Amino acid sequence: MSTHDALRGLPTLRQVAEAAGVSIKTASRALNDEAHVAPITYERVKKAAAELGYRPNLLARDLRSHRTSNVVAMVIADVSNPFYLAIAYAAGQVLAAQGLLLFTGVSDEDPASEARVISGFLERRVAGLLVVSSRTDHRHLQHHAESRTPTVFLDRPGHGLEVDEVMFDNVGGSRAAIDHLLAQGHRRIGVIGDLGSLPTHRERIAGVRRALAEAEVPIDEGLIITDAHDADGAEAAMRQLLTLPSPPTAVFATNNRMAVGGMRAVADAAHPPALIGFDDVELADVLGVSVVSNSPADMGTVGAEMLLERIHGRAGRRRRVRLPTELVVRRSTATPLE
Amino acid sequence: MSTHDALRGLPTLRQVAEAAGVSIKTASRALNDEAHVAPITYERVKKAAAELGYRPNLLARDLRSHRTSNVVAMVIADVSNPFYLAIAYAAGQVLAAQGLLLFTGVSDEDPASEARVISGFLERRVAGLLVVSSRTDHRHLQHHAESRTPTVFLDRPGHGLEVDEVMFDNVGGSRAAIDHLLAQGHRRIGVIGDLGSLPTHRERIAGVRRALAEAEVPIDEGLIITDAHDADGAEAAMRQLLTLPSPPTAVFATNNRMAVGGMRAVADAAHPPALIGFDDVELADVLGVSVVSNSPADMGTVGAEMLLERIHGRAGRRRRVRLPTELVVRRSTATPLE
DNA sequence: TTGAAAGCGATACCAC
DNA sequence: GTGGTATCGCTTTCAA
Repeated sequence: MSTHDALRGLPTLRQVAEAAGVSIKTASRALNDEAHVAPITYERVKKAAAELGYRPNLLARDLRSHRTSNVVAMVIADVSNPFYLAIAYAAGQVLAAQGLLLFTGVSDEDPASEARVISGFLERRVAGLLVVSSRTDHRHLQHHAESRTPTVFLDRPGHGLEVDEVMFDNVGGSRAAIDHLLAQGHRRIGVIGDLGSLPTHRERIAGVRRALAEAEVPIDEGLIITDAHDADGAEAAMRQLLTLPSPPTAVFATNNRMAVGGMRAVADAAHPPALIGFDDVELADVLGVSVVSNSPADMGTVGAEMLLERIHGRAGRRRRVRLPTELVVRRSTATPLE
Repeated sequence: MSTHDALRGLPTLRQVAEAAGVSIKTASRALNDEAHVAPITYERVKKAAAELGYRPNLLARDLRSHRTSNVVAMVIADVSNPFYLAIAYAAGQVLAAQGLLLFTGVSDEDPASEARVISGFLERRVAGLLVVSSRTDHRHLQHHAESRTPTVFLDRPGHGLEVDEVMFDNVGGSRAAIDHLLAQGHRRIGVIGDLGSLPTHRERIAGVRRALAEAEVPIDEGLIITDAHDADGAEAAMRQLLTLPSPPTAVFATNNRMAVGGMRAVADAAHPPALIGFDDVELADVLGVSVVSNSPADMGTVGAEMLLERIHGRAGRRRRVRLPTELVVRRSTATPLE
């Protein structure tokens, strides 16, 4: 990343060596705590380094060294969603325990931006990569031969790439939500969904359809709204559903953003529809809103562990892990439909 | 960051040059779109690079180049708090517009971890540094001469360092909150505060004391709880306040984590105290909770702009910016005390 | 235990 | 327009 150390005023290994009156190599050995350094020499070098305020230039080290870097990179699509940060946090904890640093970049759900961020990391030769992708095609990674860097995709699959993945049981979670609503007597069930292009969203919608089909409840396409995109969009979607001639008696929001928007829309409603979301939402407990709960922390932990194995040389085919979800029933869906 | 490109199977500039039948230098010129390259040569090099899947080794480039890196680093203390992510997001947008990448590291409110993360970035020679610090002493940065890298501290000051800072008007915001409660007739006002070591917290408490003093309302130290640390701690603190022989009629939560805990504690209360928080909280609108609102997005934007100026060579003394806050009154404090 | 020399992959300077 | 050569700061042989 930049400008000569000399220009920046930072001392180099050579200067430390000169100050200590030893060769560059000996200084290097001492500073890296390698064997075969006389105690006196060791002390002299350490002292000189401390006095000069020496900091190694990791660009030079990593360029030359065969050892693997101590940095793992993570690319996140959307930082406004606490869900992804919980993943990052957990992954960071696992990696830190192994002496690895986790650096994060944001793509803001923009494929071009994602490519830039990933390139920025790969071209700096990070040890591994965790990706929550906003792309539906990742062959560009393969073509650039970049995939030599161990990589794990989180929450969203790596299309066209032979890489490890960790995802939630989206279909199962959605089915649990819908089955619950059906059991409460609901038959007109609305759905507020995120971007139709998102694999998670598609799987969740598939779960909805399957649950309804198995219960032999006819599907009213007018009740399924997609591409709500964010909380504001979801709020509008909910209002739209409620003004229908025959509005739904229950609504399933396919992720936490959708749920937040839904809650806003029914905040002042005299007779709000039953509401259940996917993903946890902070304060959903206070508001008494049911959710299909999942553990982004587990996703981060499992993903980081899988990545570590690859970094440590694990070979073999790609692994695809599905993490379970859990139905959490609260006031918003606790009352059976009369 | 690591391992030879050759070992990784990545092609080097030399291989591209050979494939194109030109010298290394010419290949470099073409790939960097420099002037003085014959169109035919240019095409040949580009084609060779594409076929080989060439990716520049930025370690080597940045090591040699005098140009400044295109990476700015940000260190965040706590990723579980959406507040800091809003800062990061806004900063990233500003930097991206200038072609800079923002990479983020997390310290998890641990001083030692913060030092590791900052070193990891500085030793890779990032172009600039944005820091939300969890340390109360930053002289180690100065001693290590690392501070040659342009740096801006956000939300929390850089103690003992001559660096730019962007903070909120914590004192003013707190005073506005307390003045509002006083105007509503409250005299027994409780406070739920974060770690006493945090400068932001201290300023907010100072604002509380000043407002009470000016109104000549005696301060009951038993109503001021600090070190609640997180939402769970705040919840416990609120319960503690409510079980007091003479409980407060209003409570001020000094940040968003404290506010969330406070809301949880009074969720089922028949006669909850008036409640006002500092920082926005998602769904506070739905729950009707008043807040002292601020703009982490502005903080990120302003901080990034100040950093850019330093990166572009701005000299001069440190600047300390204070961003304003805004009182947002909702149901939780809308009813005057009888 | 220590050091001299080569080299990592790329850019800068200066000839041609 | 093009290419040779030195160099960036550090690690890695291999010899002393």
